[in-house]
Amino acid sequence: MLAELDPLLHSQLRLGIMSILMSVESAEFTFLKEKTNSTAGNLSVQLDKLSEAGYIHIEKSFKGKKPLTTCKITNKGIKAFEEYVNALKQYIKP
Amino acid sequence: MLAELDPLLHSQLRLGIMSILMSVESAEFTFLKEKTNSTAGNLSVQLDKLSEAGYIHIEKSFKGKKPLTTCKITNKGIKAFEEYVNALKQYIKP
DNA sequence: CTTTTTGGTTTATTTTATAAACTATTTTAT
DNA sequence: ATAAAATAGTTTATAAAATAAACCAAAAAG
Repeated sequence: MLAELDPLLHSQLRLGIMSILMSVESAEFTFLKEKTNSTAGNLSVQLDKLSEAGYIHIEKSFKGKKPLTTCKITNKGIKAFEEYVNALKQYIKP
Repeated sequence: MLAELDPLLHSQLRLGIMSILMSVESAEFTFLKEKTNSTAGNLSVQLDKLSEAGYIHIEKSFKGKKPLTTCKITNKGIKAFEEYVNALKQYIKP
């Protein structure tokens, strides 16, 4: 029987966010917005979901006087991502 | 920038259906139901969507006097699946 | 100084996925 | 023979998600 796909990761935008965060130390909101080609609203919502699940850590600070949102994947997030990829391979292997 | 993921394929159940249909000549409704571990209702709905998109072909006949629904992936479906897999690889490559 | 841009959040709307209810036939048990 | 349960689905309703639209505060530009 086919494996379950973590529904939190099985979403284009959240998967994109996690994929990027897997490959960098940390990423700013605007960077993620550009890379994922998403709207700010959608990105904000999805980042919150990943954060609530403990998959990422969000830090809100200021760059000068502008708000700055910085995201970083957590160990839990890394593990979840890796498990998701393994499950997914069952579906897409030739 | 990250590639688009065909939303019709980016759904656990529909991806599971397509994944199975990629590996067999054809499959019966009950077989798909068992393999994907889905409810009949959900399976019925998702098969219709794949069929409407032209990704699969559904044939309804009878086995004796019981209804028999047989599904087969189309060329268009194969192409879409392959493109989806390629796009997905962008997201999950290490 | 008022308009636009930046960097977001919140709320509303649309779309999806899932579940529940239903139909028709068939098999099993009484 | 017939009531109960199982098979093979479909249709409709509900819950959950994704997306878009509206909004806010501060800063930069004209």
